[in-house]
Amino acid sequence: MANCHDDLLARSHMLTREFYARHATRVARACLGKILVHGHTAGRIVEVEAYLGIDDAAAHASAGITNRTKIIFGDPGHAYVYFIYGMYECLNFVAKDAGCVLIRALEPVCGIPLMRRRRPAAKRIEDLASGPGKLTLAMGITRKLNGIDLTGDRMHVRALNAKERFKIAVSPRIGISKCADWPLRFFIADNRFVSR
DNA sequence: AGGTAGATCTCCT
DNA sequence: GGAGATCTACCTT
Repeated sequence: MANCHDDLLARSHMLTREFYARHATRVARACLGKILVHGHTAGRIVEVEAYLGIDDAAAHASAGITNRTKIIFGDPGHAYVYFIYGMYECLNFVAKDAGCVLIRALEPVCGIPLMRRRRPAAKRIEDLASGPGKLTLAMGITRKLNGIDLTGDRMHVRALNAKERFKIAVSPRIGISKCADWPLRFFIADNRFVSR
């Protein structure tokens, strides 16, 4: 194997627009096990949440079209990156009907030394990207990427050619107060890179 | 092991 | 003006 990225490119393919142009819940579940690639880092998606658009009071889209949320109302397959709590940024994929998929945790795949430099507080590899604010730091994802096309080469998601099997677990979403009982958090069962 | 406070910015009321 | 799709350090049990 020449290096991590060449190996990854050789055994996977980029997801296309059709992947994202579905209901957010479908996209969320389908994202598990896929590989997010940005710069010299890559990570396997192990935990996500679905946000369902204007009728989901916990979703930013429920505020309607504002300067912040306008990207959600655009074409599927774009990145929605927003700033939260004065310190952190969170990455979403835009799905159909103003739906969103929040990426909550990654299993580091490529560029792990670089991730460690960006996340000096993480002592264990499990802590490098096991949270929405952690993974954006580890992968160098900022609001500068808000609105970019995920079918381009700045940042994208890949599916492994070799299908793998795993069990998907479901729970309510984390850190929200409205619609707090909706079962829209999906994660790979028994995976040690899932948040808290 | 578990709870809490502080960091500190952007958006919408 | 206040809440917010969070994380870490620093307490107390």
